[in-house]
Amino acid sequence: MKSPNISTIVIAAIFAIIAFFVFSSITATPVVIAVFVFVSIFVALIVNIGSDNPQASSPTDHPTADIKTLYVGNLPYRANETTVRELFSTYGSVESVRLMKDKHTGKRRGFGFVEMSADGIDKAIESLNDAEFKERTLKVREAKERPERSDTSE
DNA sequence: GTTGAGCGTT
Repeated sequence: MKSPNISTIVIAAIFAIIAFFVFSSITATPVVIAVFVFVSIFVALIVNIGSDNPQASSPTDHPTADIKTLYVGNLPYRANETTVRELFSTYGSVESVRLMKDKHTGKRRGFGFVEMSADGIDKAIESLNDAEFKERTLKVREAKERPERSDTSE
């Protein structure tokens, strides 16, 4: 675990001082004061953990630093997501590949979207755009803004 | 099982 911050000690000290003044006007028993200080430290720890949770959720060293979406058109109908993924994996880390199909017939529409690292986007476009894939000229471009995913649950 | 410009849904 992590060591308690200065705020924890400060809060504990404040609680201890308040406890000292409060119990001094009534009955200053060392045991009672010790128990109160212990409780104060416990509360301070909880407060410290509560304020440390949102701070710990900031992964900057994750491989999923910057992901961009690529539009891939003129895809052959026999192409699978795995093939496209391997094709784009040559120029960067492919996160996900989505081959769009028709919602009515379920047939492939011949285009898809590839999500990969932004550092490989440029190289992928420069290399895979107008490239021959399965005897088809691929059209790789940066995907446009997608419409906000409207919650269909409500 | 077919077709061929294009920008998409869990």
